[in-house]
Amino acid sequence: MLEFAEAAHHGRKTFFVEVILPLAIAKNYTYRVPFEMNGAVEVGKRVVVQFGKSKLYTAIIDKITETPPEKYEAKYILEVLDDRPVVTQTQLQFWKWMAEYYMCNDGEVMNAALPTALKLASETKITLNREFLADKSGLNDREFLIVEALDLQPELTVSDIAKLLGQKTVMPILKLLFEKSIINISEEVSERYKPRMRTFLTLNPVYQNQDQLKELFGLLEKRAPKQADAVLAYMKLSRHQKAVSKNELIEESGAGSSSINSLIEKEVFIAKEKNVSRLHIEDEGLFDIFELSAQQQEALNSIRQQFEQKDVVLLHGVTSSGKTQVYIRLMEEALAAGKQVLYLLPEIALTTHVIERLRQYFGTSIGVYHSRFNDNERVEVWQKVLNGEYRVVLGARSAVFLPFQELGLIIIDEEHEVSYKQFDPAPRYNARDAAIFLANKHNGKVLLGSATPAFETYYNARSHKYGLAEMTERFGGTELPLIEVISIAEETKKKTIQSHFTSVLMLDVQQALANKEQVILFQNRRGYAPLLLCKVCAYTPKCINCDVSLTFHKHSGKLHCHYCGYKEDSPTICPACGSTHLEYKGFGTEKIEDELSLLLPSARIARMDLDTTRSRNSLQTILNDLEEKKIDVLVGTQMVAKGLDFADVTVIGIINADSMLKFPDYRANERSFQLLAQVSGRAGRRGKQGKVVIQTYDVNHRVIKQVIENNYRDLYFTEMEERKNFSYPPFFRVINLDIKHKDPEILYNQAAYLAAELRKHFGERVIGPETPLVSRIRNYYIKSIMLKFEKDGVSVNKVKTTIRDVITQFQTTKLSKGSIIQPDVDPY
DNA sequence: AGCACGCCGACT
DNA sequence: GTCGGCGTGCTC
Repeated sequence: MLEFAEAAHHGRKTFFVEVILPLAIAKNYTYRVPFEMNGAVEVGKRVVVQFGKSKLYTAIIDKITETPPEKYEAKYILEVLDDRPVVTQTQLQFWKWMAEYYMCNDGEVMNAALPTALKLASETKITLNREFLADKSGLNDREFLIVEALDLQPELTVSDIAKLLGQKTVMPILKLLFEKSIINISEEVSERYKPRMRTFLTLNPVYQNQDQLKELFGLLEKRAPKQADAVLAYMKLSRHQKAVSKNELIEESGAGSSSINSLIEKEVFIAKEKNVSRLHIEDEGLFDIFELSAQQQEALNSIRQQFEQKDVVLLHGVTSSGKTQVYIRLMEEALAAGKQVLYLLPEIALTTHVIERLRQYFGTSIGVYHSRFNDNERVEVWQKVLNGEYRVVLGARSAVFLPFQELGLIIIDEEHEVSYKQFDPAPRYNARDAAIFLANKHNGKVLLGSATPAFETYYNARSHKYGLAEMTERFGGTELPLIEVISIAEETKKKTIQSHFTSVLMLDVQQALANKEQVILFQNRRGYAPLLLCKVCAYTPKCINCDVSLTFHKHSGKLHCHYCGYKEDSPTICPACGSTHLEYKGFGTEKIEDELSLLLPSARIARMDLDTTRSRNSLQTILNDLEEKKIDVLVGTQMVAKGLDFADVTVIGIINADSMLKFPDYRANERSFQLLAQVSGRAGRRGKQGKVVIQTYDVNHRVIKQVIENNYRDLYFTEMEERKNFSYPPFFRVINLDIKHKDPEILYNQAAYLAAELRKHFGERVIGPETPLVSRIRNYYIKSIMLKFEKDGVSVNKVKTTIRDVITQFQTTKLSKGSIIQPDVDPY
């Protein structure tokens, strides 16, 4: 109280700041601002605060108040790190929304958003006390070990010591050593971001006078020829560039660093330290003028028109219909209006190729942001976006966190890609959905682009929540691939099938090879055979952890579990009955590759699946070989569908579509469709029509029919319509605690799966969450209601609640098997 | 996230 | 007994 009186006396106010700490804690904390920092605090700036007993963290100021907290004494902030905010108000609102929407803490969002180099945290360092006179007697084993280690290495962290001792609890031991004055414990903070500094030189203006210059040369030539060279080199360089750096001069003149230093000492050169960018960008300035095709122009007009009423438009364009040019036009328009543009791509598509292509149009105003950038580079991009130097940002999902000033347009290419979703640490966000919110905050527009839109996106577009523009023809007149569906059953009956290849497929493959074209064979299973079966007793080896049948891998000769990675040797006699009649059932990519090489001995065949791409560069090697046509036939799993541009692939064979049509969950049709459509879309490039051969037992399957018609409409709508008429019950009982997951979207999927399973047993009485619009789940009604088990049977109760209520209750009240969840809302 | 505190099982 | 693991609660 005295302090307040004093403050009033001095006419100074006492401020408090609420800060976001980069930790997974539920609330934000209040710190007191020392008077001398009153002028420095501002929302969005970073401050250093002590949190807990000793740790220091970088926190972001979220609010400034004058009300002192009632229940505790606030600590002081220790330092204000920034001259101007590094996080904008809009970003803070965005963070709050994300924490709310994806059910995590502000601190977790901050962690994901801010480049690590902007977050400094202290680390506890252990050093040997100088006063300690190496008298190691009287130390116990562990203490001795620690002191020994500190003799070798002057500084250790707490976790180093935990590792050293092989135990988790080390604090008590360290404390004891500290009390005996043997060690020091200190907290160290270091700034991680270091701007790259270069020394730039200018010639002392005295030497603009020719006579003075001549005199200088005369002097130098005799006594210091290297220095004369340096001055000469400077004259040469400065003719073409404004600033000459010390490094350049060293290189150009052949003079050493010492010669140049003495020139600086003699004040011939004037040195200046300057901050230079790590992001080497050359303005290529190659304004590549292009004209839109009629179809592109039409799509562009339609998008523009729809943006007048709608904030989000889906551009549904078949593979290679030339969506990029449409994006570029829209981007140019947004830039012309003085706005910034964000162009999101899945990580895998962020290749130098794409980046170069866009740089041709947007030059140095384009920034790139993705996970391969190191910390310092990320900070530089961050700052350039903040100060408006970058007008266009090309980035992977984390680019939604950049500090945009005025975002006019967000383009989300390949909008259906699952890599837009972050799964592991929280925030478990989907960059596509987050971007839509972000654009809205900036009053900007969003264009979603895809050849195979996500279910929910397409639904939103068709129900007029989003606009919709379509491009159905390939750019440059290449026709869509011809799709042929072949009945495996029929060919088996006619005995025209060889191994797993129908005569139709074989003919197309041979034809392609004869034309020096390439082929992709798609088989949605890796390994050689997905199960081993004893013909006598029907025994099948199963994983000891997961209880799924083990897949045989020929290259290792072992049985593998595809869930947990467990391996065991493949038995030659049945472990159950001793019979030798063991048979491999089913087939995977390995077997396809094997048998094809027998049928086509001269073809160069490669395989692309998890097994062949596990090591670091192997994926790139395969892609390069394909590009350079060192591969004729590529056998692969769904990896081959991932937005990669293949050179001369004209034939795509889908070995067995049935395995793709039987995904075990309720999103089956969507996934099958997308996969089939994506794989098919790869056929035919460079002006040549491709062909897709789908081998199946189920030639009339509705998904296959949809793929042939390239038609999302009916499929999506029938799926949706089937899921509408449910009624709502008053409570439900948790019967399975497996419906528990940190990720709200996964939790929802599991609930749906569980409901579907229960429905098999209890029929219509189980009503499950079934809508596939997973991205909007939080506010959807869970129509599912678990069962109340009774001795004499089952009775079903109903509830109306949202997934959010369920998760909240999972998090707050500790639910156990049999607990009853009461919804907040009145169900009737 | 760290760190302290308290409970509980397995060792000298 | 006592040490260390582990669950729980708190940090402005």
